[in-house]
Amino acid sequence: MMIEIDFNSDDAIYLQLCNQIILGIATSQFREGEQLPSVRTLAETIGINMHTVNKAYSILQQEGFVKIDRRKGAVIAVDIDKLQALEEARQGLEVVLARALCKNISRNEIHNLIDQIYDDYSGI
Amino acid sequence: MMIEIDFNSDDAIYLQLCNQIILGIATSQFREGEQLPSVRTLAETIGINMHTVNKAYSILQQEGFVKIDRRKGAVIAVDIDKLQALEEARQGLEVVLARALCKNISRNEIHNLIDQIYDDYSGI
DNA sequence: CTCCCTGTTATACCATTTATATAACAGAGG
DNA sequence: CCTCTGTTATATAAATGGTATAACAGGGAG
Repeated sequence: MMIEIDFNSDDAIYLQLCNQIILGIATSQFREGEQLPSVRTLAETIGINMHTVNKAYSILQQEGFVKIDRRKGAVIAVDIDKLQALEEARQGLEVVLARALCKNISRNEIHNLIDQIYDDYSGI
Repeated sequence: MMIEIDFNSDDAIYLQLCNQIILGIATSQFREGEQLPSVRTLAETIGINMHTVNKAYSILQQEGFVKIDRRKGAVIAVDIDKLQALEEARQGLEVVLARALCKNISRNEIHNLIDQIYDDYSGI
């Protein structure tokens, strides 16, 4: 999978890395059990520091998207805690929807966006 | 409207301020034309620095939620740029949905969350 | 006109975060 | 034994977040 970093983005590099890898999992470009590149090789290919990659991997581990094995490196392993995931989704949606509602975006327009994105991620 | 800041949050104070005020607009606790507290008085009541409030107000102005008048202060004035708002909503949703999809949250569960939040904001 | 309110601007300072740069360590595999 | 893995430890530089003062300019109210 191609990981692209926008060095002019407001978001920190390690955050972009996390989001890209999570997106990769969501779109099945990364599959359960698959190994991610080692911190050193990914840092090399992207052109950033090893510790920046390491920070991203550590966060992904803490959030339950990968497991880190000292010999194999980071391996995709999604830990499903549905209650917590639902709560986090709710909090994320609340922020987005407050802005949307202010800007007169209707409930239906949001539902349509959801369907578009889900279709896109599921690759229909 | 009651504005509450979590000083232990990971989010910066000025960001929490922005989100709370946007939430206030979405839930009609702040109405078009209404004046926000002056940077000094809001800073005083919350117990933070004036510049932190000023930063939040400036961002809200830039994002089209308030207009700032030198004599009246910050006034709720939502600028509706629907195309841009839709694009921003999409980007926000993409991040949330990628995480949700990884955690096996179904499309329907997301739609239900949307309805709950919209009902909540609309005060049904 | 004078006082007071408004946002604005400038400066300085400090703590934290972000990112980089080296280096060394320990475990496991070929 | 060598090499790969993540881990840990420092050190440094830059940017960000927050605070602290101070002064300025415009407008309203007395």
